[in-house]
Amino acid sequence: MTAPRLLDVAAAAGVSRATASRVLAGTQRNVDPELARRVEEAARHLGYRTNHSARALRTGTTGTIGVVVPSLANPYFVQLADALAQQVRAAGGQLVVSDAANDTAVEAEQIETLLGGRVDGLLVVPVSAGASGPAVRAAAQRTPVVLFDRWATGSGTVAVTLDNTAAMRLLLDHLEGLGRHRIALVAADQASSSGAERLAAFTGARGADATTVLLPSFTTDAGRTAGRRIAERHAGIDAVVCGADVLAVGLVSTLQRSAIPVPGRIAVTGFDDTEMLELLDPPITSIRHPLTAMAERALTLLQSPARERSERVERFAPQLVVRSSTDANA
Amino acid sequence: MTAPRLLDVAAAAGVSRATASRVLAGTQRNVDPELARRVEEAARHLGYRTNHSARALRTGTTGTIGVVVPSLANPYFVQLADALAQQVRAAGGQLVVSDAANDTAVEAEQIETLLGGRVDGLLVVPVSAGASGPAVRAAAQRTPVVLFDRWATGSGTVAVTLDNTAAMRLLLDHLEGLGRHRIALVAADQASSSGAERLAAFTGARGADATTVLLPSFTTDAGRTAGRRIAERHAGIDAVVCGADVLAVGLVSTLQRSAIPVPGRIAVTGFDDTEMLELLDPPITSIRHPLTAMAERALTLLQSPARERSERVERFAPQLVVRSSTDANA
DNA sequence: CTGAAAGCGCTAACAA
DNA sequence: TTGTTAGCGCTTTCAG
Repeated sequence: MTAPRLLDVAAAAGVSRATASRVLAGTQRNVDPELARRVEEAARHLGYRTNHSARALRTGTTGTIGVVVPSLANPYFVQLADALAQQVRAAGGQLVVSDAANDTAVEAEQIETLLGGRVDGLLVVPVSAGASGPAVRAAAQRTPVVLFDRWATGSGTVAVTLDNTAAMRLLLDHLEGLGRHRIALVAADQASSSGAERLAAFTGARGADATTVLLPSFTTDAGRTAGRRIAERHAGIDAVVCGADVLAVGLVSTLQRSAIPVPGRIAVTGFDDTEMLELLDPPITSIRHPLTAMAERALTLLQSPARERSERVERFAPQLVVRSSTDANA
Repeated sequence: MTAPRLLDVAAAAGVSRATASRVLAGTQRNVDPELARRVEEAARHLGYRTNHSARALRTGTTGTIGVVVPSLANPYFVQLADALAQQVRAAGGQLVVSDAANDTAVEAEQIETLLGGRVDGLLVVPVSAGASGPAVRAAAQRTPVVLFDRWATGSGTVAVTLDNTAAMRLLLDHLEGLGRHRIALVAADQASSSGAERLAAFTGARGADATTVLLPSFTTDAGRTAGRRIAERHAGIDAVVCGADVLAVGLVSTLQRSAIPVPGRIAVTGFDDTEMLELLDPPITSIRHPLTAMAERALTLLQSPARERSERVERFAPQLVVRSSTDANA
């Protein structure tokens, strides 16, 4: 029942631990093919697995990347984690995902846990643009850290994000092109860089007195609240831009129950292009993040020398995905 | 930039490594409070983090539990992983989640990776009742393994699952109580124990010639296919039981686009009670798994002596959650 | 109550 | 090309 060690494999193959290691770790070519065969055979026969802790301790590397996301309850972050996992696995590594429960204290704790040689690098989608900074900065002194999808001030490291301003432009141009000019924004979570940037981009384009409904969090419930508020107080609105898909889902459902047709009377757009959008009736127009390219870039930065991770924001171009929630015939 | 070690802390506090360890690992009470204070102060001052690999190598334990789920694209498994993570964290541990991409080969690979001292125990939601067995059995010889939510034959270990037969009873009784008697089942993934059990329970209750639509996988797309098939070929049906929420979502959306009112003409039920159900119009009646209790039980079994994990299936009672998709007024 | 020393399983100099 | 050996950072007997 006790797990076989490298020593057992070496003994079974009649070689030294060093040779067995060279074969099994694939670290050196210079091994007699016959011996290599015997080692591999012995390993298979004994059901040998390299002890991960021992290897990590010896080599100082774990083959594992960690990512801390604000909340897995938001399907967008599940998609994001998946894109990352894909990339990491393709490079022969492993991704471990932590959930910060939308709380900077939990976030700091999760980052702490991942430190201490558990990971070779850390990706963080910071909960807050302000409050997440210190924990990230502290981590960045111990291990390579790259921010993903959101930035945080004082983080001391680079962020790979979406160009939210360009995304907002895409949405507004699209809606205006359909003749919708009385546009409201439903925004949430101003504490996050994405929430703040989307709001800023909207008021920047439409003027500071444009209609905005501000909500605390990126949840469907918040979307419903927004729906109620718009149905009651903003009769003149003919389009609503939501700062996240989950908001749009709650909003559309509430509008429809209030007998306000979408897109008939109000066109609605989401943000993040999560998969669920296609299933709704109507499917919702949204913004797609180039997650694969962003993941690739983030992982490259993680492996680059520290000086290439100086604090700054890299922005990727968004893509508009048009669906029925902004159909023209209305 | 090089991380501080226990030795550095000990030196800074003016004690031996042993004492510093006793304080920081919290493993022994018998340390002079003054020395303990000095050690903690030094650790904080230096930003010391225990090296996880070294501790794991020395103690033979990692504080980490692994779980392999069939696919995180299915929101039910995200919820399930979350319930598990909650429990594990409450016990001071960490959960790492792996995605098997609905493929037994990937599943076996993921299980392999987690072996080799990476985890103290392994939870598996097996992709297939037949094909997943061998990989699980092999793993169970190396580390404690408990199956979760699904079982696999020849696994050699215990499974903590839902009582799918009771769940089907609940659904059918509910629908029949509403006067719906021409009930069809939309089932998927017969290779999984849950898929197979739900189908068997349905035909057991309604007869082998009851209407069933069988699909390959638990996806919304499959649900849409089912919707089309029912709209075209099964005019007499007045209720549809879906073997998973994702199926119900696709089904309802397709029925509605075919101008078949839900629940007006066809009542629909889901299975798994994922959060998205409340957002749809109409919200969908479903079966709730007692995930917290199941998670608790699974973790207890993981820590029990091996003989308590003998191959068998433990079943937990389901709960019916009624929503508008099975409203009576129709 | 504290310290000295051994050793978890592995890899990588270094020597042969 | 192969083996010997040291040691990664930590915890834990065992003495004191």
